[in-house]
Amino acid sequence: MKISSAESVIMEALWRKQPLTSEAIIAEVGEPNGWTEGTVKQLISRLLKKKAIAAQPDGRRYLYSPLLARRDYVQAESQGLLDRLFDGRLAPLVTQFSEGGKLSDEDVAELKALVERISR
Amino acid sequence: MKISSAESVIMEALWRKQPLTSEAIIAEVGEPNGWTEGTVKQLISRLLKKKAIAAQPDGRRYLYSPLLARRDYVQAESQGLLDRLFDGRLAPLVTQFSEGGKLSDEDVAELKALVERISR
DNA sequence: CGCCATCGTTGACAAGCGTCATCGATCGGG
DNA sequence: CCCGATCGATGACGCTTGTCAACGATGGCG
Repeated sequence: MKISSAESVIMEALWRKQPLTSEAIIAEVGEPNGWTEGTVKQLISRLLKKKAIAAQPDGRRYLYSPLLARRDYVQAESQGLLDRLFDGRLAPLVTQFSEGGKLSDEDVAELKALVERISR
Repeated sequence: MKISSAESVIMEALWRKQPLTSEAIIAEVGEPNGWTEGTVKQLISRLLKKKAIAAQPDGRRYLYSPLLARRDYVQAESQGLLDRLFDGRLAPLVTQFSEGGKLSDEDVAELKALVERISR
C-alpha cells in the first residue's frame, strides 16, 4: 500500500523514535506542520489501515510502532524515481545534480570516497 | 503546478518527440498503458490547464509541445526526493543503492568516471 | 449541400488525500 | 458512584487523480 506524503511525516517521526503514543506523535509533528490533533489522528488511523504501523495496547491508549522499515521505504521510493526518470541508472542522476550545480565540494568529496570504497 | 503520474507519461512522450497531435500521443501512450482515447484526451486537457504543454493550431487540430523542460522537471523531482529522504545529500542516496546491492559493476564504473571528471 | 468522421471540451464518477470536528467509550478524581 | 477529560473511531468535505463517455463544432467527401 502506498504511503501518502502527509502520512510519511508520521512515519518519519516513528522512525526517529518508537514506540510513541498518539499524543507524542501529535507533539512531534503537529506544530511544525500546522496540523490539529484531529488531522494527526486521522493520519495515524489510515496508516494503521494500511498496515504501515502497528498499535500495541498500553492501558487505555496505544503505543504505535512502524511496521514498514525506513530502509525499505526509502529503497522503494528511490528505485521508483530512478526507474521513472533515469531509466533505472544511477549515474545519470548524479550527472543531473552535477550539471545543475547542485553539488557542493563536500558532496563531491563524499562521493569520491564512497565510489573508491565501493569499487574495491 | 504539480504534474501527476499519469500526466507525466504524456510529458515523456512529448519530450521524446515534439510537437505531436493528440492522435499521435494516443498512439504513443494509449496502448502501452491500456488507456482509451478519452483518457489520454483528458490528460492532455489537464496538462494544458496546468500550462505544462502548449497547443498550436494546425488546421482543425492542435500540435502539442511541452512548455516544461524535462531537465527542470527531473531536477525538481530529484531534488524533492533527496530533500525528503536524504536530508538533501547525494552521497547517502548512492550508499542506499550500494548497500541494497543495486549497483552493477557498470554502474560503479560509470560513477567512478563521473566523479573523477567532476572533481577536477 | 448534406452527412459522417473527427477534434477538443466537458461531464461524470470512484478512489485517495488533506484537513478538521464530532461521537461513543472509558478511566480517574472527587 | 458520577462527571469530566481523554482516546480512538468515524463522518465529513473539498480537491486531485485516474478513467471513460458523451457532446458540440467543424471540415471534407460524395
